[in-house]
Amino acid sequence: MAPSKADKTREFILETVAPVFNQQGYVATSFGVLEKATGLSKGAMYGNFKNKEALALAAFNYSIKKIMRPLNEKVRQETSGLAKLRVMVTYYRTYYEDYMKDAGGCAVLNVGVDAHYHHPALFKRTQEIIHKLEQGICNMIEQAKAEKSLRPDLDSQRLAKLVYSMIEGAVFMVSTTQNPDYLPNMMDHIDEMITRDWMA
Amino acid sequence: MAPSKADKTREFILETVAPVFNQQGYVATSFGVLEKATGLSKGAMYGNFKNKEALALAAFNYSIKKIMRPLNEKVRQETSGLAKLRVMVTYYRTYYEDYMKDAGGCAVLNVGVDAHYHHPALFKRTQEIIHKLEQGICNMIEQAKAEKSLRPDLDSQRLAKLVYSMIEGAVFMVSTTQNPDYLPNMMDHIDEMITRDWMA
DNA sequence: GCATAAATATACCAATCGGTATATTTATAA
DNA sequence: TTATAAATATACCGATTGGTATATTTATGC
Repeated sequence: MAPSKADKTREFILETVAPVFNQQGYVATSFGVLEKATGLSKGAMYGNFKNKEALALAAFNYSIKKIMRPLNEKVRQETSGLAKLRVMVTYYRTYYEDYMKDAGGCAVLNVGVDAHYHHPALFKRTQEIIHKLEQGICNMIEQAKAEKSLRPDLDSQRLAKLVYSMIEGAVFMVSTTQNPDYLPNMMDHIDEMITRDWMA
Repeated sequence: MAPSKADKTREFILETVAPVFNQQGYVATSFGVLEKATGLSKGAMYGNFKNKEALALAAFNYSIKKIMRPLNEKVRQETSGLAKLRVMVTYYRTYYEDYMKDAGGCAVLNVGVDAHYHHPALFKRTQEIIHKLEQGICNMIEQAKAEKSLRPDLDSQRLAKLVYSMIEGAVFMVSTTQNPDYLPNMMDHIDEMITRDWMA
């Protein structure tokens, strides 16, 4: 069936509102700023979402889809575990210009910090996303170990946690210092670490 | 001169209010929650601080002093650059239990994310703190290079940025996943990196 | 094109926001 | 103790908050 008017409005609201929530945070994003950002009335938004809480959650999921989809696509195009790892690192190398810039920063970082004491469901969802991304890295390492391209004694879980922490750390530094170099520098380090310490 | 009543109140307000701002963020921390937290009236707070903006800035500086002072002391007790580096890594190894827990998280991380679009002066102050911490690491590396304990060809600036990103990345992951292991794991990695890749 | 329903805008609610002016309490110095 | 000043509490301000009820507009099926 063709998308209804409301379906299109719902989509428009999400794409407009997601970067605002991402930048301003849940509490600071009032319906006033959302009305100004979308040009729509509060009534339109309440017609499409139950309340502010649900809208913020939907906006976060929208933001996450926008960064996870291209990453997953690029990873799935590779066959070997090592190649998947490398392509993920390459993805984050230009993460700022490609995704953060227009989205108002990294949703995982911003919402992870912001939602903690304000929106339990949103915070829990952030934890799920982090776990998913981390597990993805873990699986790549495991696959590469099975393919004998990485050393068999590596602690995949621990290294996945390490790598994802490094990525988010660089993301935070890019956000806060406004210096985009942190990401490519960190990705260089991860690439070197894989080559020098992980490879069989 | 003995501290006046207001001096003591000012100190009490800061120590009480700092973790609240740290947890809730600038916008979400209303005078209502501050009144409940301190048991003091709005009048008492406006008597000691110009406005909410100044109070939040003072509270951040209070939080920062609480984490910077012991770090600086420990570092200054060491004489060699390498020992200073090691003691800093040790400091962050138990950073969660020792500092984040009671302070409502890491002020650098939380305020760095929160103040970005809400409190320009506070955001700028966070940038200054980050620069100071990063430069501290850089100086340790430079000193260790001069003392011939680290390789002379190391890019101190770049590595300092890398290390501080790793620390904040682990801090974020501890905060968000509520799993304290990220910090000691990351510190293990940094220690290993120093030993295996940096030492002369 | 017309009737109906869906979608959006407007008007309003009590509660809370940051901030101020004033009243009251508490500390200080003689 | 008393007068005075310093410090804190209370009462209030207009503006804004999330949310709702209703009015108005817009799309849809005949």
